[in-house]
Amino acid sequence: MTYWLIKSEPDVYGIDDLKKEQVGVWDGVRNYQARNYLKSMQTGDYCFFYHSNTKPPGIAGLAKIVETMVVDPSQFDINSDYFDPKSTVDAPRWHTVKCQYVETLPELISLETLRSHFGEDELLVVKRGTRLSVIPVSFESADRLLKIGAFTTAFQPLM
DNA sequence: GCCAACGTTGGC
DNA sequence: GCCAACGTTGGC
Repeated sequence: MTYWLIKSEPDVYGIDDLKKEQVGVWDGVRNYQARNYLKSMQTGDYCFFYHSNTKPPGIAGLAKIVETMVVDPSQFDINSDYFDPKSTVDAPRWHTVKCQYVETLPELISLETLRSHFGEDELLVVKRGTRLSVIPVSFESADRLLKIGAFTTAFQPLM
């Protein structure tokens, strides 16, 4: 089991949207490094749901992977911003996951708070200039995050 | 709105 | 394969 941090702009798709849907396809990732992380996700992995490009940015809640290696449907949708003309149904370029809503934090863990607890090497999202939208989180950092935020889900973060 | 960081594109 | 130009992300 692995922990991840997944970024999204709440104006586009935030934790409230996932709560409404309960299960959502994490579509629209068009960066190979992020995609490779998505492809390595396993059912049952937890994702810290990070709100970017908002005030203040930070971790807003928690999601869980319920399906892996999902073919991102938006790559075939000519009307989508994420349409990829080089992708074919036989050889899709973009795979992703389905996430299930777990919980929303009563109080967002702001980027500022994250920076006060973690160094750049401990949690990549605090590193200036990091644009990667899917980031692995070590067990150690996940354990600390779970203590910093008011999570209600029971965890066994260290394995 | 600015701009640093950095990924991608395309000419050569 | 290099690298300049360009586009995007995302904090501030």
